[in-house]
Amino acid sequence: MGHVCEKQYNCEKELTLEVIGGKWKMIILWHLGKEGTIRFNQLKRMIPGITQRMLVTQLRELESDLIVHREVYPVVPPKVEYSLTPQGKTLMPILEQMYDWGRSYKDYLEESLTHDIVIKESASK
Amino acid sequence: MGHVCEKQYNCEKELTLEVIGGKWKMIILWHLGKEGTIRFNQLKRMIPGITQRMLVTQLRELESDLIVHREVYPVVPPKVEYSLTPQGKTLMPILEQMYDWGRSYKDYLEESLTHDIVIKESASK
DNA sequence: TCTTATAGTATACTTTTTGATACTATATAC
DNA sequence: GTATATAGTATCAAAAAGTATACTATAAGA
Repeated sequence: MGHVCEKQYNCEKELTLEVIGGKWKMIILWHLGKEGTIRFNQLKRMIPGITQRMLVTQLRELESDLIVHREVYPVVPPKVEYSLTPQGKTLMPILEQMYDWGRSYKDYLEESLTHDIVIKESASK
Repeated sequence: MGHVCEKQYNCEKELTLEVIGGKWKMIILWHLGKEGTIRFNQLKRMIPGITQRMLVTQLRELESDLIVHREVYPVVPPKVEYSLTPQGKTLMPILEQMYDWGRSYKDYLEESLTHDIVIKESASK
């Protein structure tokens, strides 16, 4: 059980990356963390650009990694609700920290870009 | 400047992932964070399994993202030292948190595996 | 003169990840 | 009777990431 089980890693950081890595997982986790419980199509509408296939496969991996809970209601048309497991919820602080770091890094890049321009300008005089 | 600049993302978390993601970057950053300054081949020896090409390309990306500093000494045979920039050092808490989470997640997986076996055993009686 | 060490390049290849598109069942509403 | 919505599958193609292997320059040492 767990798509994570097959892979081998030499440090636990890599296990974490295995769980949250990939193009769509963080954003999926983020929405589930903020909203609590979300239906499949609802989630799809919240994530512009994701294909059906990608959303399904990523959710299935998160489920097999015990991060996401999938609740199926036996109705027609189908109703399936996704939410974070308690274990999944423990990922939120990491996502928040990554968000914070990304923000300040972005600022830093913009700053150092401006600084470069200033340097280039004074050098060209 | 920055391999990160070309890509577009809708959340800053993804920018962070862009910087530390990939198979080798976290382990490279980890060593640089712990040791301070490391020469190319020294680093290569510290990371079993990495190819020359991978180590070069990952270091170059980290350098262009302003995370790693590269110091070239004009000697023969060549001497090049790598270290974290101040900005790079700010990544360490994230790596540490990912390490911690990975550890407890691993424990959790093992636990829930044991638990499953117990359930299966009592169910088969 | 031959070998060794460093820090790389260059090229071709394989694997993994992601994307595009079409298709399914079925209750309900019109 | 036809269209609509849901939560998916299935198949194929494209792009990205990673691997393997051979090659480079040059000083120092044996």
